Amino acid sequence: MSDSDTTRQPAKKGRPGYDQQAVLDVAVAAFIEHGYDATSMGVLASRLGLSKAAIYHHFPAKDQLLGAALSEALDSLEGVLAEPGAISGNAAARLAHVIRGAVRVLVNKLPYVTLLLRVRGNTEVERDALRRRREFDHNVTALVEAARAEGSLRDDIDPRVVTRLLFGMINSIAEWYRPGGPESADQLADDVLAMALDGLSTAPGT
Amino acid sequence: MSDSDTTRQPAKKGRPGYDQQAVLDVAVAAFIEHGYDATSMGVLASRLGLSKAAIYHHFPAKDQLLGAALSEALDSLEGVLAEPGAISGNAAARLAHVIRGAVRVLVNKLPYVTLLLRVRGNTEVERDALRRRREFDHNVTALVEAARAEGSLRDDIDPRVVTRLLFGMINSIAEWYRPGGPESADQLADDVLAMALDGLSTAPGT
DNA sequence: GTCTATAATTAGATAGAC
DNA sequence: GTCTATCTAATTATAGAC
Repeated sequence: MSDSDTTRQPAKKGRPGYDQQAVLDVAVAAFIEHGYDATSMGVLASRLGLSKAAIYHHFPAKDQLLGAALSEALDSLEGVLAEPGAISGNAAARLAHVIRGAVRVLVNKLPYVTLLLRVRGNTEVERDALRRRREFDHNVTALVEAARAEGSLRDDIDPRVVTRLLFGMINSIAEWYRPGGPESADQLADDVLAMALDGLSTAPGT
Repeated sequence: MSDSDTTRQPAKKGRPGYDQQAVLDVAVAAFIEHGYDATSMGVLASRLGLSKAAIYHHFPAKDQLLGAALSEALDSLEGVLAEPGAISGNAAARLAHVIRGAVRVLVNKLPYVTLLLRVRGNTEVERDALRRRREFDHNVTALVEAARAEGSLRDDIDPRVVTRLLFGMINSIAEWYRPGGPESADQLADDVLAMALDGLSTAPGT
């Protein structure tokens, strides 16, 4: 449930001798690069330097690799909604906390969240993930509505549109953010909040 | 180059007797539903009520179906940058024009743009599309920089981050907008501009 | 934990008739 | 413009040895 760090050290011996997590990380990187469907167990095996059969020792099927990655992302996102800062305080503060938390999770679990954002519901594993993601969205929309009712947010845009544009902005970070780049997660969260809440314009009321 | 309407009438005879455009539209719908890689020529044939071989009469290969769709999207987006409103006037007005134009293209060519936004560069066709899309982004970033130099936009966020968050917001519309829904393209563009330029907050300078 | 070998199925694509 | 039939290669997954 802690959302720091996505890459584990080998932790074990010298070389071959993968554990589940190490196999998963390589698989996730491949899924991101070529897409889940376009990544065959064959190229996955090449990347790992293993035979295809060896992968089946760690995961019973290809879609379980995806499932494990999606769960990791969803556990973290749902965790944000359960944090104290998302539960107590006025709605505007809780919403800001959730926005910061979502950016933090996105950055800290970048590969897993990246996969989550690309899921289309082809398999039962993917449909499960979509269901959990939709519930997360509903919870955020409720927060937006509360902040609006409170008078903290403008009321001339539909709350669902607001939530969608807001997370459109946040989620798009997965398409270009790379760890070790110039921006930190906190700075990125500041930028998102500044743009979303105060806007880009220097002239008021364009 | 006109970007209205994506669905053509049969225009021809009674039933089987597809033309290229009709085949393309069915293929694009399938690609969106299941993803390009997960859509086999077999299921495509079923959807069309044709044999696989018949599809090859209209398109020489599977990736040419994708290529035709991506070109349509890119032609329209590039067309926006060539419109008078994107060329003359101050930078802030030109940027607003491009944002409105991008939303308009997104809505009017929804299926094609949706596919464009999902391309990862697996094939040469996809890499070509990514190159064109990158150039579009560069042109918009230049506009953001000009608007900033002009004093119209806040200068405490990196222009590339601004462009990416802005188009993250715009492009995310493809994930939920459905024609015939409550929002019109113009209204949606208004919402995007309102949120991006003036922000959501009712309190100034949060 | 990894291997070789292979089963069973499906993929994209073509030939040639109508 | 569409068909049936077919090709080759690749796909996911399993069996069983080491």
